[in-house]
Amino acid sequence: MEPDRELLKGNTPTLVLAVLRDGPMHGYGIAREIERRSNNALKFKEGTLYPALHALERDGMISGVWRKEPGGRDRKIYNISDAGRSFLVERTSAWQSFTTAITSVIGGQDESTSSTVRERLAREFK
Amino acid sequence: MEPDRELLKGNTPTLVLAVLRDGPMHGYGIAREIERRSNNALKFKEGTLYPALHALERDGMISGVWRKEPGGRDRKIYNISDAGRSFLVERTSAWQSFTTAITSVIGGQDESTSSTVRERLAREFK
DNA sequence: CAAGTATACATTGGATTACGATGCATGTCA
DNA sequence: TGACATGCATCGTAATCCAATGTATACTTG
Repeated sequence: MEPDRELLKGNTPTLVLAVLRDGPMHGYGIAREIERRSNNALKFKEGTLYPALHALERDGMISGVWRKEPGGRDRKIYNISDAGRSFLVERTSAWQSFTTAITSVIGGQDESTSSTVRERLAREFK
Repeated sequence: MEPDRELLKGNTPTLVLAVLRDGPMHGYGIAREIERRSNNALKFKEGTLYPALHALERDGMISGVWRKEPGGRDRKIYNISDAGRSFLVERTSAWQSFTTAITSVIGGQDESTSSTVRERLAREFK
């Protein structure tokens, strides 16, 4: 019963694409940027990030190019593709309707609730 | 790459508790109520619902009582406990900060972005 | 200059979760 | 009588996140 980490599930590709939409970046930088934008609320671990990047590349959402940096470190710079852009749009709207749905449920019963059954049950268990 | 169903992960206990907060109910009814409140955006399958109910009962968040209905069907009516109520409050606030974080990341870079690295990378890949 | 920290890539195994499939039993309605 | 909805439940599969671990380089601090 520790759903905190579970909340993230399914959102990783969307977050990565959202960062890449604003410009090319390498894996480590993407993780940093997500943490920064979310005020450290969202922290990406390597075990989460790299599999996600590989899957996105495999599916043609992003494309990575190896770069030899002057210092000597090798970096893989990722670019978002057209498919990635439209996928991001689709994911963003899915996220929006999802949050709306959750909020409606958490918010409580609305005025249209047929509360007869509920009231009867509440009475019986009083 | 079909994260739709994954979005739900981690939210099931919260949704169940939110319904139960407004009154006792049996499993099937909880599923119906969640669908109704979310305008059918959220659909609960038995394979999701009953394990969640059992886990919540095991952890003392809810308590179930078997009822013999006049018709003959046996129902298990669930009540939320005090622990369940405070857990729900905690979960609700976690959900709120989580959506805020995701929205910030998806929304794009804010004005405080130090975009030097990004601009250099964008130039190099032009 | 040695040691620690940060950068940057990556893999593996475990744990959790949602869901489709399936089963059983009863009540209702045409 | 047969189809369908209600209502409980379990099992196996697939997906996902993350801690742990590994390699290697650069920078910083005592």
